[in-house]
Amino acid sequence: MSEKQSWRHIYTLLKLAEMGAHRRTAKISTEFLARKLGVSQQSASRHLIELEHRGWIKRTTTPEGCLIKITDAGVGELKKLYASLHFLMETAYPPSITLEGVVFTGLGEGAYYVTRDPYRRQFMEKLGFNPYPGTLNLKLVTDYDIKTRSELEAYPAIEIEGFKNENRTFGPVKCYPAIIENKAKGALVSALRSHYDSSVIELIAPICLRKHLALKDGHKVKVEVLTLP
Amino acid sequence: MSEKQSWRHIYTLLKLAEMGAHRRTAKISTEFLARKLGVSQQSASRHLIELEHRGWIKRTTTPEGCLIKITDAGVGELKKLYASLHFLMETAYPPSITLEGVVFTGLGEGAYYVTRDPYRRQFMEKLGFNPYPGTLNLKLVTDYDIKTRSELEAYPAIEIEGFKNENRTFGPVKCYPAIIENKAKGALVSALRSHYDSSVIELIAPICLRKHLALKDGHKVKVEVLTLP
DNA sequence: ATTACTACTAAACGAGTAC
DNA sequence: TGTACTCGTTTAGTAGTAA
Repeated sequence: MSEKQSWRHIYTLLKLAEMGAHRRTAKISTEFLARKLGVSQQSASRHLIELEHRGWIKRTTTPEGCLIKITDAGVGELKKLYASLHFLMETAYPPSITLEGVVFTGLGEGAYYVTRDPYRRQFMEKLGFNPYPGTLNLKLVTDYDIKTRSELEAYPAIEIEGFKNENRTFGPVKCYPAIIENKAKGALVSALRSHYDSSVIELIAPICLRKHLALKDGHKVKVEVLTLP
Repeated sequence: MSEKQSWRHIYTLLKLAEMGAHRRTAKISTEFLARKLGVSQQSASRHLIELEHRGWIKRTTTPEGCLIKITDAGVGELKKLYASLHFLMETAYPPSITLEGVVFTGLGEGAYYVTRDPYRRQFMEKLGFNPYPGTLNLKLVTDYDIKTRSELEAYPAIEIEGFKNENRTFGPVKCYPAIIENKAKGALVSALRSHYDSSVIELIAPICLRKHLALKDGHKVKVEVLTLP
């Protein structure tokens, strides 16, 4: 699907399928196909030759027209396209949301909260990793990012339950799996506490993001937040 | 989808949708889009401009990238594509089968059978027209057409029930709605009687096909048989 | 960093036509 | 009728670069 120039060919394949060529050998003249494609007869002819070279159709030319059958490979291409459209159309939430923010040093409390055992166990169970003791704080700067971050609240999240010990209460936390700088897997954690406003996000990961991504205060960091289906 | 050059634009639209732009305003740089499309940054930029002119996206350019939202019209295009693929993938039978045969004059019995009232009433009820009293007979000549015609038997048909009067029994008949010469609506009727072998098809229509299509014996006629979902 | 213009190159297209 | 070749034209794509 990503091969060079393959899109025009997939379109032709789609039209051939609409004539039944994905199920049976269909007799289709290049002139007829050309009208369906909105191109000239010559181009239709060329397209068929190219499709055959790709192995997407089997073709026999007869004096009365072409006998054309889409191969399994060709049907596979249509199925790939169908699958990606199906995913887009039938999924209520977008596959990912990208946020961008600037690294800053927080109060250092992240480490304390993240390492509370009831939280930590749920992180391991529900996110699949044992978080590094500390959070990476990002300040969102553009209106777009702040708006997007607030929209994120409406999306389904992984819920980490609150708890209380002898001293105090620890509130519930929402997590969104995320990819940081297209490299590290981690999660955006929300409402861990309310020290920061909505223009700040906190990230956890199994590794120390600052160290592994060589981040310093003021660096711009891209976060791809994965929303759940 | 049939507009000139729109296919390339639909591909770009699909990639934008994969980045979530069909649900929310997404920040996408032309450079990033270009890599996803497999084209240059300049081309991606042009594609976005063209998509905006088509009214398929809403676009705001900022120094940090483009904010892109696919419009309802754009989503509509993706839905059209999805619908046609859905139909192809989830339907067991092809949308239509094309047969070609040569006109010949039969024994003239078609008129007798077609006008038997129990048949005629069912034609009107199930096909939606009152058949002209007579059938157009076509002789299939190529192996392809004969093979295709026999495959047709396996497809679901409109069933016309048989009946008997005081003299004799009239057997059940199978009908397939059809378009003759890309012009006239009618139906292919099968097993009306067994005088002819499988290399012959009989057509009925609300009009006299011979007259309206100016057909004479020996003329080649194209029939598009519509199969049922 | 970005976007997107201009000038140029490569690819797709279609008219004419051979078979 | 068909398909499909050559070849001149049109269109899409890229490089360089300004803003």
